[in-house]
Amino acid sequence: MKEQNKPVEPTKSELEILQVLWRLGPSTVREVNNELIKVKDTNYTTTLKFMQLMTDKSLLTRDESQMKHVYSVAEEEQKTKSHLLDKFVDSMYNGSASKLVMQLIGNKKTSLHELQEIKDLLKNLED
Amino acid sequence: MKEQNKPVEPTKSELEILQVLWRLGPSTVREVNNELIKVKDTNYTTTLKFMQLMTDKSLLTRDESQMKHVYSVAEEEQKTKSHLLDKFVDSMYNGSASKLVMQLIGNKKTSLHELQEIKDLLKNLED
DNA sequence: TGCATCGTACGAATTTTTTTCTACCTTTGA
DNA sequence: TCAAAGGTAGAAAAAAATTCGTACGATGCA
Repeated sequence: MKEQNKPVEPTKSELEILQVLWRLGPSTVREVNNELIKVKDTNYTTTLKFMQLMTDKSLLTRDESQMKHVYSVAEEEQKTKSHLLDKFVDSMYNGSASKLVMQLIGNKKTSLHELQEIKDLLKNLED
Repeated sequence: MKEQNKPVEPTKSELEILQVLWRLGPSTVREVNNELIKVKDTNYTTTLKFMQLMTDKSLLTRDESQMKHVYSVAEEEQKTKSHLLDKFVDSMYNGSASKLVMQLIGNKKTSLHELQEIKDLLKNLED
């Protein structure tokens, strides 16, 4: 029985690329690289290589029907994020989501405005 | 002007060791390794090497006055965690803590019990 | 005393991740 | 038609992270 479906963990750089694709939707390497360039200095072929590797790992899929291949994420954004969040909660907060929220609340970086939103969120949840 | 205080990012393996130290408090390599062995197969010298590297990077400090060196975390647990959480929120949720909480709520893995705790937490915050 | 045990240090090998170089193909337009 | 621009692929280098082997000093105890 093969384990094809165990989620592949993206590395740091791969995650950056995923994030761009989440933002832009299906894109060419050039488009992704143009975004990356805005925040770090990177190189077209490096980005290309990553996207090829990610395709091998099934993090991405691609449409090769055109010369400019178009890459898409293989798994929906929410699914991937929720998996990564899960892992984070597990490893950092021993699986306790409320501990994480506690930390968030204590965190200077979390603004009052954010806190209010979180409260509203939970208020709505009462229904 | 030197930048000694920019927080060093622990790698995955280093994080595992930090977690053990957070749990046990100051410990010898042997003690840490005994914990690690419970969850993954690892090797005394590997753990030793990591803890030495982490000491070089100032993630840990150590007391060498005894033959069995005793290692401690260099920065308090909450400070480190809050920094890592921050980075996570930034990179995954574009800095929006409430988006993260939304995800948590939608997440199957987050139990009802956890949700209740989160709500209580925020209720207490009203004061 | 002498051997087994447990500790550290150091060096290096291995593996994984990241980056770059180069070859070659396709498209475009002068 | 041919050169320039822009695309992919593959090999390989470089850098970072992980793992292990071995030497050697301390300690404990028969």
